Amino acid sequence: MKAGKGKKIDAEEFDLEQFLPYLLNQAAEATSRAFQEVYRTTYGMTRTQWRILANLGRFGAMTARDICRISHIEKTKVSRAITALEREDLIDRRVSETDRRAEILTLTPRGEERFAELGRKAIEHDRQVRAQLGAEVAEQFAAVLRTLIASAQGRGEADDAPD
Amino acid sequence: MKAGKGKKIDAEEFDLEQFLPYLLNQAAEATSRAFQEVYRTTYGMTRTQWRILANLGRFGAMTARDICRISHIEKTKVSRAITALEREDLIDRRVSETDRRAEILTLTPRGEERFAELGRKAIEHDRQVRAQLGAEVAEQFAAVLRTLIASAQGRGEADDAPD
DNA sequence: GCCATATAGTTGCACTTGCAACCATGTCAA
DNA sequence: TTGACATGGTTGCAAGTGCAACTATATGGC
Repeated sequence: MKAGKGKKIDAEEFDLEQFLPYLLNQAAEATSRAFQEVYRTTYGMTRTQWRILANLGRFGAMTARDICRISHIEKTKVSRAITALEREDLIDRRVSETDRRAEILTLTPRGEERFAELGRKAIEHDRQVRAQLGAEVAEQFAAVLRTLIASAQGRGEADDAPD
Repeated sequence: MKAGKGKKIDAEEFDLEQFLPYLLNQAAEATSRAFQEVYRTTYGMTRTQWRILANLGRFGAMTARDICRISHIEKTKVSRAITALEREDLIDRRVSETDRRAEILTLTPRGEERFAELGRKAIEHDRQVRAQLGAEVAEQFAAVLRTLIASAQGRGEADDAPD
């Protein structure tokens, strides 16, 4: 059999379907897909746009930079999503008076409305997932996820989830 | 306060950081990031390419269609990844004799070598993640992930994880 | 004030992606 | 056999994306 510098890998040893990163990705994608339908097909929004809307709805006015820090999304992605959200009249931007480089973002009434709409559906979606797992399991599960996120952030990068 | 057709959402009720899909995405991304470095910066491979390599290494010769079915990756993505892998002389394709539409894919010696190399590192990476969680927690965690994946697949779509 | 350096945000570019449309082959039924 | 439909795989196109380079403003030392 062929061997490079290392030993050949055993098929039993290498079980792709057991790999946590692999499972994690599949699960994340599967779970997001469902909800993506809501904002995507109903409103033509991207994940980034939805996330920004959610952050502004949840935490109130803030700058693009704040959003980057909080949600670990690339700043160019944020910039373009903001442009799109503004074009749709969902957010307002006004130059900060204390720092004229920065722009304060707020939801417009229309933005509030959409946030309320999507937020309710997000809560509902989350409830369904939790219900499926059972409350206790869901909580443990969430705890593990937080562990993984925290440890990665501690180690170095953190960052974004794709669309 | 502004209200659309639905009630306004309570900031406490809408806690983005508690949402399972959100946590799941962050965790998945964080966990993959680390390993992505290996195949990406060392070999310039994409996630799809690595996954195809892994599947061929694990299960042996198969068609692009099989890979789609097994790993739930979009067929165009598979098609292009295969083209790239072939250009790098990592896989061979030959037309199936029983169905001349299909192409049987196999790893070249060079492909085997790279699979061995990356496979070893993947196992190592998985071990680290599991070690961090503890064996028992890791197993329960994996079980939950499988539940989520299965339920999504049953419900309708399944599909892919992004790069 | 003036310069060097840092930061908020945008833009150009090259690349990846998903979708629909497409080509070639296979299948099944009359 | 032939025609209608299904299937494996590729390609054109219109997004979305990351990165590096850029503009404009801010800040701190001199």
